[in-house]
Amino acid sequence: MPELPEVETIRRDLSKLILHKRISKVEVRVAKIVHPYNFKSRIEGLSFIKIKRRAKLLIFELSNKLLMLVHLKMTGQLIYRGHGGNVQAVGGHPIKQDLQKLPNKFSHIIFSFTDGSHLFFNDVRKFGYLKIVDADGFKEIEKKYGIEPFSVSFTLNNFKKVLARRPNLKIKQLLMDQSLIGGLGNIYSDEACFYAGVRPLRRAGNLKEIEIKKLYCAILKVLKLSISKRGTSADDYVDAYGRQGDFVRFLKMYGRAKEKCKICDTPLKTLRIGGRTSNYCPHCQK
DNA sequence: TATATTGTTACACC
DNA sequence: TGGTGTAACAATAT
Repeated sequence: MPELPEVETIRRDLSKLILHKRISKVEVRVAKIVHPYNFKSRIEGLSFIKIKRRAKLLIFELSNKLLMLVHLKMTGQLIYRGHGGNVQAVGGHPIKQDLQKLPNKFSHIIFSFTDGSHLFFNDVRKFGYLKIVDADGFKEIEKKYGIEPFSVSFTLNNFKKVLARRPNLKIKQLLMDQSLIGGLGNIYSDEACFYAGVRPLRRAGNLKEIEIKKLYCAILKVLKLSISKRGTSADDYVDAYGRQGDFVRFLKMYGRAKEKCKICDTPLKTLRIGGRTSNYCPHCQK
């Protein structure tokens, strides 16, 4: 389940591998994943000149200035295979078996480059999408995204404003709401709450000044740390080189239901917030 | 076969 | 009207 650090890792890896290579062929095996209907003919013959990221969305800039947006959702992955046939880059949800065999039954979109290399979009669930838009179309889509954590607008003051805007929302839900802050999902919202010592079900409006500040720092810290470890491989994510991210070893909360707090040994509490499983330490988090 | 999974959206309610 | 909460949805593994 790629969130900001995983998507950023994929972006960095692919930026080293696919830019300026001519796309000789696009094979669309599952039509519903791409938009618009003539996706294939819009892309063939072009190349990617830059890859950007907004929240969990990848933005591939094409040589004719159109943009190809890629959202991996839960289980999408982008795998780059060099012309020798070796898997060079993966990003997203790994499929343990058949990883080396490409395309496999989850390979829904396949880009071929003129140098004989390939980029595979695989998705077990088929929730992800690839979409071509122009600059205006992207503006429309971008409207619904909140503050980008690594942008200049993510200041403590602006973070406070977001909380003030939705005082009744449970803090974890606020963190996960892409229209308020972009890029955090279930994993990093749990982790940020733990680092800040704040229980995930606290109401945004009830956080003390110091807690808001701690949470603000926690968000940046946990994201930066995870990016430096190439993301989290909880069950299912591998990085752009087919390796698991290392951050999973640093997880304090996510996926640790029924285990004990790494700091104080207190058994963690598990609950559902906004339909998502959440863990917190009743001793360390107030 | 029932359930869990996540980002996103639709919709009911006050 | 808008804030809020819940459910539905995509498709599959287990």
